[in-house]
Amino acid sequence: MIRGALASLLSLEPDIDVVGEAATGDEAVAVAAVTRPDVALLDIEMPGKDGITAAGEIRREVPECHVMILTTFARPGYLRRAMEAGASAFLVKDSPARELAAAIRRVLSGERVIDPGLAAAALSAGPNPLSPREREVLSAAVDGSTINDIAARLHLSEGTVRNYLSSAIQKTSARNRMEAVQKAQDQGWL
Amino acid sequence: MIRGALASLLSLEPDIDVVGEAATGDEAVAVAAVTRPDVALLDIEMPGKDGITAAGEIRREVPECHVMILTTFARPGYLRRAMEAGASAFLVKDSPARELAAAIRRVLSGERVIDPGLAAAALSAGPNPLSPREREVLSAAVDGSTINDIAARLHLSEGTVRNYLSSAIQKTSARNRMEAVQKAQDQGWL
DNA sequence: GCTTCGGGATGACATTTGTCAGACGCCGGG
DNA sequence: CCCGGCGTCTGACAAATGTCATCCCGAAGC
Repeated sequence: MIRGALASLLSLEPDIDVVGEAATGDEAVAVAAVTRPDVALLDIEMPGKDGITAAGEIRREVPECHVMILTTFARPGYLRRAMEAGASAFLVKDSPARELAAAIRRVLSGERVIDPGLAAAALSAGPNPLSPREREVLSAAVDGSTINDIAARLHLSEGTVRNYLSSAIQKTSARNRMEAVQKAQDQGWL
Repeated sequence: MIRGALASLLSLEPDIDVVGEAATGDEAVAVAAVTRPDVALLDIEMPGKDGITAAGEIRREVPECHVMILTTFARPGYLRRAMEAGASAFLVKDSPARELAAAIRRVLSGERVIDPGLAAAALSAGPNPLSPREREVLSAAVDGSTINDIAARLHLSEGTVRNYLSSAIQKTSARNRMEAVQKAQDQGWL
């Protein structure tokens, strides 16, 4: 519904044409490859492939296409990854709707559009401190699985899982698994 | 942004006037009390007061106003509570945007609009099995607080908190606190 | 009047976590 | 070539968590 509403609104702008819509990351890449638009506007949380991965693929397959990320969550790690994937803009859904069309025009003219406060947060927070394995294990813990479950799912020993979780807990300066998951998530580290 | 976009779209409909917007639950109640609209369209997750509570208050203060809930999450418990609060419609954000205006018209003509699948889920899931206190304790646990924190925050003994959590874990047929929180949340029980 | 149920508490117990200290192998940078 | 970091594992230990039985109280229902 949101996508549809935004598409309708953007269509009303005289200088903007909406050439396609997609519900998933993979679909977005496919549509972009065919329609070769000037701008792709992507959400991050999507079924299938996430928006940042999709952004990277679109940049590779359609280099002349500017990729913009529009997301609900202002997470530093998201911004960082989006930039690394070659995004031209990072917008948060709670800015006024008027700004969307304006941002698209600025991106088309070659500018990059990023919320200054969020940029500061991303820089001051530093890069993701979690090692790939720690990230993987912590991700496997988000649903409340027990250590044993995680060990089985990742083909690791229980002790190893405990160690990774322990170090993730310390790196996030959390007090237990649950807090670690929360903190990591809201930094955009997962 | 979403609210703004939907408002703009609805304004384009010849028979619909948008008479006010609000960012929080309390604000929504205040605006409704002043503008006395035919329809109030509310989200559930909002800063301040949640949309279901707001719905109840609007029904009491402006009885001729039909309240509609438009939310991201199709949680049975949400639907149930919305109905108990006197809502006339329960829409999920992933239905097409076209349907929104149609639903508003149907509500105005006295109909109730509810996704049939969700209604079935709500009925088959039965009512919230958690006692008020269990709900309270489980809610206090969502952020990963330790048992001691929760006990302090709620002025309870640690043992009592453990007991409530334990029974919440069993009622949700979860395997630990975290799973209980997740299951309860996605049933809309918190 | 008795029973049931929810709220609140205690104490005991088994399990699960979280922490630490090692150990080994691999790889990449000085 | 050696060191550090990462991945993996183990064993040991303390603390937190989950479960149970049992108790007390007050309110509601039969």
